[in-house]
Amino acid sequence: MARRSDHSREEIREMALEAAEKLIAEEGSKALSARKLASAIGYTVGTLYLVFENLDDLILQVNARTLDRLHARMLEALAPLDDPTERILMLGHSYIAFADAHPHHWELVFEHRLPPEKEPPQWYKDKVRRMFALVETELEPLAAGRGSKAITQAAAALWSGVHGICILAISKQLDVAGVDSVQDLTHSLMSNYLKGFVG
Amino acid sequence: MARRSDHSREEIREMALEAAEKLIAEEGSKALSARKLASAIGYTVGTLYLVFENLDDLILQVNARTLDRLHARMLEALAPLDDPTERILMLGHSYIAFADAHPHHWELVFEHRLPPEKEPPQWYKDKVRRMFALVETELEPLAAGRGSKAITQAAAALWSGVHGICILAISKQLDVAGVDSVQDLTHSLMSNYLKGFVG
DNA sequence: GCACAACACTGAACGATGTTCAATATAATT
DNA sequence: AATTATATTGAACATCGTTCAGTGTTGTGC
Repeated sequence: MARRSDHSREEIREMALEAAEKLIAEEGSKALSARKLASAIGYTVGTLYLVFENLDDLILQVNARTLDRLHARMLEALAPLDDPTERILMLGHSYIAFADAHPHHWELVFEHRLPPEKEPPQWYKDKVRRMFALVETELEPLAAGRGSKAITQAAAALWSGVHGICILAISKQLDVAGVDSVQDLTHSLMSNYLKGFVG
Repeated sequence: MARRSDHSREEIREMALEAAEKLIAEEGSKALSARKLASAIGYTVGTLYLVFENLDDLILQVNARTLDRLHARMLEALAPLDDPTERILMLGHSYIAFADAHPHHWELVFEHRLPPEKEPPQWYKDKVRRMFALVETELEPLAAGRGSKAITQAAAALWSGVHGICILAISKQLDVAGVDSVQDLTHSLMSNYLKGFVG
């Protein structure tokens, strides 16, 4: 064997990420393995390690793409809305809808742990930060006169809260709690918090 | 080798669970392996499989004990308080404090996934349900006249929200968001939600 | 005190995992 | 055509969860 330049490094990288996403979407993150992934793109394990540092690195790239997609989806959902309250509620709803549509991908974003003491790279942290920033921006019109500290905290509280609902919903623990509609629950959390926050 | 009745099955079970808890607390759940665990209690792998169905089963037992400890801790924290608002805020605070004190154990409760389509046993679901129930009970005095449906939903929203903070805090993503105090954030989430909910 | 049955326990074996790297086959260059 | 450079391989290693035929220990009945 040993073909040469059938695909550039970039092409292989893209093929691998797409194959990984397909595997994860269809069978969950536990089904992802180096050999399976390699054979899915018609290469062998060794080649994967030319393109990615290791599987942790590959998963980080997959998660980055998931975060990008959610971010894009949220901006899209925001576009047609004007009312500040509607806009911020929409952030929560589109988050939940996204996680519901891609549960395995979303699980992976929060299940995946780097080896201890090894921090995610800055570019990845920025993608996470961007989510909180989105909420902060939408919160501003509703928090007239509040300091930026208060807005940061409120955004973190809202985002964390919606995130918690998300996690529990994916792992089916909200059924146990007697919740019938996850979207209603999200609405309850956000609107009541905002009522309290805005005053 | 092949000792007989040095320890009863129950004793071995207890030893294994304690050793597992020690390993998890000190090195995180990734450090847990059947061989390591077996040698920690002076037995071999085979013996573990006499006492537990498999590692998933063992982890479920560990998680059950973690849930029990948190539940007990919450009841303890509640005991000296009378004011309904104080009591419910305390639930959130003691939850966060517990997760902060035992991050690896708490991570495991939410990272661990059974094989797809395999549900956790009823006794385990009950332990989860009990947490929500605790919040519902404390919510009742604050929700005079509200239907049990509304209380259930509010409890789920509060618990999910605090849980979300918990998860993000453990995975260090709240630092990224510019949050300085997790306990303050929890207080913000709960008190603002309650302000909105109670009216 | 002895044989035997019942049981506790072992550890080699299996297939899978992530990761490495000497060997090899192909392309580019001379 | 010969040589160099490099893209790709796949066998090898340590480790994983899990199984189960075999071995050693104990309690029972004679």
